Amino acid sequence: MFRERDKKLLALVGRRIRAIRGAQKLNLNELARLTGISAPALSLIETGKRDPRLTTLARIAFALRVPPADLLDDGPRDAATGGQGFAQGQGYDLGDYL
Amino acid sequence: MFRERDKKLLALVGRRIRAIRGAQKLNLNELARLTGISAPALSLIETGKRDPRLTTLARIAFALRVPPADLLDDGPRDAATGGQGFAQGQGYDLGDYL
DNA sequence: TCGATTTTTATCGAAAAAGGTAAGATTTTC
DNA sequence: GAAAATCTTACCTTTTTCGATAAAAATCGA
Repeated sequence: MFRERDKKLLALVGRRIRAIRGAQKLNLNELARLTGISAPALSLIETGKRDPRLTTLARIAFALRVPPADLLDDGPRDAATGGQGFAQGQGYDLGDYL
Repeated sequence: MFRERDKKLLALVGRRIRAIRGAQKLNLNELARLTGISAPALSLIETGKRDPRLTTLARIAFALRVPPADLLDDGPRDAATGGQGFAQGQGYDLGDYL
């Protein structure tokens, strides 16, 4: 179904999404409501079983208030934030997407 | 077909891909061969007319030797590189994808 | 352990991605 | 300006996403 490298990437992105969602204490239904993506679809994406479209990824990032690139990023952009490389604090610059 | 915000994002990513491809002096057929994605499909993606899957994006990034996140990044990750936020120099750390 | 919440899996229909191919349209080169 | 190279668009087929829904499984709390 997926090539090996693709599987790794999808699993990585899925884990990243789930981690961010968890940090914000959202369940799948809440994220589904925020994104317009169904909870089953989100589940498939978070578990690396689905290959989402770019705009689907962007809608998730937007709902989570994280730059889309952060969902793909392997290394943390800002080394000072620790964790999985995202800050739960204030203020990403989402201006270009709003 | 696409929502307004999606159109902007797709156009942005497409321009970014085309800029990187141009900087490496690759034509669509060459990138098609490198990625396994057909030249017409690449053309649609670069012109913002198609909503690529995550693994499609990743294959393009891989062929261009750029981290996938760089294709989505609005702001340059390293402010010192100028240009469109990518360095044509040596050595991204692609270890996690190789 | 029981019940509730949450997540996963399955199925269906519609829309869209993607490869192939071929035909136009641009752009570039001579 | 003609020829060549490059890019775009169109059509067709196959595969896959995605929403909706429902049902099964897992997780959590009392």
